[in-house]
Amino acid sequence: MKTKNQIVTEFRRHAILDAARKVFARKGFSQGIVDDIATEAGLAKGTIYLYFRSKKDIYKALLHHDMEALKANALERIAGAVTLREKMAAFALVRLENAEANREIFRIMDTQPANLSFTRSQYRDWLQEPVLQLAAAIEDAQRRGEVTAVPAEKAAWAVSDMVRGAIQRRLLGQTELTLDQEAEFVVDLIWAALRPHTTRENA
Amino acid sequence: MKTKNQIVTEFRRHAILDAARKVFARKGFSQGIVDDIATEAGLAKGTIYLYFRSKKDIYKALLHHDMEALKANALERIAGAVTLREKMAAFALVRLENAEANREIFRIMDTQPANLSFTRSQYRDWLQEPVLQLAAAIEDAQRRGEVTAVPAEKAAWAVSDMVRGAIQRRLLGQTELTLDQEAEFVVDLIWAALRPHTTRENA
DNA sequence: TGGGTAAATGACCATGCGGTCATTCAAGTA
DNA sequence: TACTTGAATGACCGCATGGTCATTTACCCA
Repeated sequence: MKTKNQIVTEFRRHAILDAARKVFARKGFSQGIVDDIATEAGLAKGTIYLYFRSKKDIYKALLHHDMEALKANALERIAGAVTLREKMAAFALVRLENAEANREIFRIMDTQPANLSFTRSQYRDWLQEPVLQLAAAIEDAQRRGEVTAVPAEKAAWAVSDMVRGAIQRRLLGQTELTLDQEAEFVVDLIWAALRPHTTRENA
Repeated sequence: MKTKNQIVTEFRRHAILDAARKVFARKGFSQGIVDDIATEAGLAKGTIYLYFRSKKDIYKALLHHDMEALKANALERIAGAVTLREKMAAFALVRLENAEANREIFRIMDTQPANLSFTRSQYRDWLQEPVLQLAAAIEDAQRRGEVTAVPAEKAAWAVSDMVRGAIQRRLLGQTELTLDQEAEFVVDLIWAALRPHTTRENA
């Protein structure tokens, strides 16, 4: 069982991460000041260092925490869908929804210099698994002859790329479309590309 | 005619931008130190400030310069292509080539916090024009009935997104494909999506 | 060649910020 | 209520770095 200490520690760490999320999302890593995080969390700066070794540490913990959550969410939703088309829609939607609900995190990810080294690979990690899951689903469908035999993984990444673009344009400002419409467009497009060319103008 | 002064000034500014490009690409904006830029350029720090007001100024000038060049390049190549398919291929290729030739700049763009405010909008600017040009070409083709009537601008952005993804995966490391193959995949995919569904299993 | 001007230099300053630690505070206990 | 313990605090330190400016260097012209 957890000691009281552990509970308090967990609570503090959580509070600090919440504060850090806001600050980093607003200012990025370099400009996101530890003092600000402390203030945001209602703590003194010294306290922060009782729970994290360093600023970088906070950052790592934050990203790890949030990405794991997002990844799990995505995998689950995709697995829950049945047909390939539904899986693709689930993939697109879950990412759009997460982006909407966690603008802060997405802004961080868009914001973070690659040379803190850990970011990129982490980002890839969390993104990669759902994409590969989708790729596997595409391969299945190909085996069943439901879709054409394009490289499955590349196709899955294409979906991912389009969704990412949609998210970015959304975060950037104006767009009138609902999330569903956004996802629908992507799925329609990729689906049109993958459907077998029964297309033969013969008799 | 240019005075000697102007020529020297131009030369120095160029040298400084070249140095800054390397430094920023390596370290990002915050960690890219003016002293490093000076050293890289073979100048003393003070000299830098004879040619630029501030570090931020250097950054702005650098991005502006390089993006204008890339944009002009892209627009030209697209305009030079004839058919829609060729235009799309040109769009994809020119970006892939530029990414390859200017890894530094692309790394900067991927690296730079959004909240220096100028970046994002500049990035959008340089990207937007070629994309809109492509969208216009799609609309033309639609008018001629060559492709289906999906929203042209969104389709153009989809191409852009896929290319961007390909570039990123390239920069990130392993990929065996040539640039042409990379472009081909994207074009094939979007083309398959846009081709009219002559698809009717009728006689 | 000498003198005058502009360019280049780099030591120096001011600021901002990550991280520390002596001190304070508060909760639990007897 | 008095004492103990460890959590919380924030003043402080040191360093990194953007920007300045008095001094030096290089160039040009008479």
